[in-house]
Amino acid sequence: MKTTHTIQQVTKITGLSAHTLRYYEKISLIRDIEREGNGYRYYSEKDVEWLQFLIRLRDTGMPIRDMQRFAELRYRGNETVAERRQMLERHKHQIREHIDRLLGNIEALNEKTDYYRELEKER
Amino acid sequence: MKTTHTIQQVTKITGLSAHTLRYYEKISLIRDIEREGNGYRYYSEKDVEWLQFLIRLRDTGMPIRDMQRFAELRYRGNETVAERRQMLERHKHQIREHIDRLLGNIEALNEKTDYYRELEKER
DNA sequence: CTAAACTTTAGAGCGCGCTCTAATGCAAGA
DNA sequence: TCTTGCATTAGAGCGCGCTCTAAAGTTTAG
Repeated sequence: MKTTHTIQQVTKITGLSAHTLRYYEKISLIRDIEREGNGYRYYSEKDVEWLQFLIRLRDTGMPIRDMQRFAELRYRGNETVAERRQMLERHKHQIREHIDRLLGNIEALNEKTDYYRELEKER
Repeated sequence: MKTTHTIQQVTKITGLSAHTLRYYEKISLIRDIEREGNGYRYYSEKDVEWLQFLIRLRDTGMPIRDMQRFAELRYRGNETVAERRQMLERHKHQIREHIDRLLGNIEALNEKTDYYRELEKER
C-alpha cells in the first residue's frame, strides 16, 4: 500500500502553506517529490514525515541554513548519520540553554507581577 | 547621587547597539531621555533598568507591537498597573506554553538521536 | 590646533522566512 | 462543454527587527 498526498492534503496535515511547501523544495529542504504527467506533486508518507521533522527543527529555532545542511546530509545517505546526530545533539543543547533563559526570565517576570500586585493593593 | 550614562556606556551595559537604542527611542519603547546642551543622550539608572526589562520581554518572544503597548501603559503611570500585570500574566502563560512545546520537541529529537546511535552501531 | 573618535538626524537597506502575484495549464462536477 | 477550482513557475513583495549610511556637529587626546 503506497499512499501519496496532493499538496493540499499536505497543507492540511502539516499546517504549511502550499507556497511554503514549494519554497522548501526550492531551497532544497525537501527534494525528489514524485510528479505525474501533469506536473503535480505527490508527496509520499516519508516526505510528510520529513516535513514534520523539519517543522520540529524550525519550531525549536534552527535557522534554515542549518536545516539545509541537515537535509543535504540526509540526502547523502547513511554514511552521514554520525554527523547528523552530532548536529542534533548540539541543537538539543541550544534548546536546553534557551529553555533555561526562558525560565530565568519567567522568574524575573514573576517578581514584576508580584510587585504590581503590591501596588494594586495600595490603591 | 545621580548617575547618568552615555550611549556608549549603555551599549556596554545592555548589549544593545547605539543604533538600536536610538531605534527603540524612535518607536517609543523608551522616552524622555535626558539631553544636555550638545544634544547628546544621558541615560539614567532607571532608563537602563527599563531597557533591561525590555530586553527580557524581547528575549521571551514578545513582539515590538506589544512592547510598545506596555511602554505606553508604563508612561501613563500607576493607574495602568493592573493592565500591565495582566499583560505580563498572559505573556508568562505564553512563555510556559512555548517551553512545553520545546520540551516535547526535545523528546522527539532524543528519539531521533537514539535511532541514529543504533544505526551507528550497525556499521 | 589638529586629528581621531565620539555624537546627532533622517532615511535607506538588509537578512530572515515566508507570502503573494501573474500568467498559464490541468481536473472534476453539472 | 463549460465553469470552478485546483495545479505549475519565476520572481516580486512583505513584516519583523534591526543595521547601516551620510552629512554634520562635539569632545578628547596629543
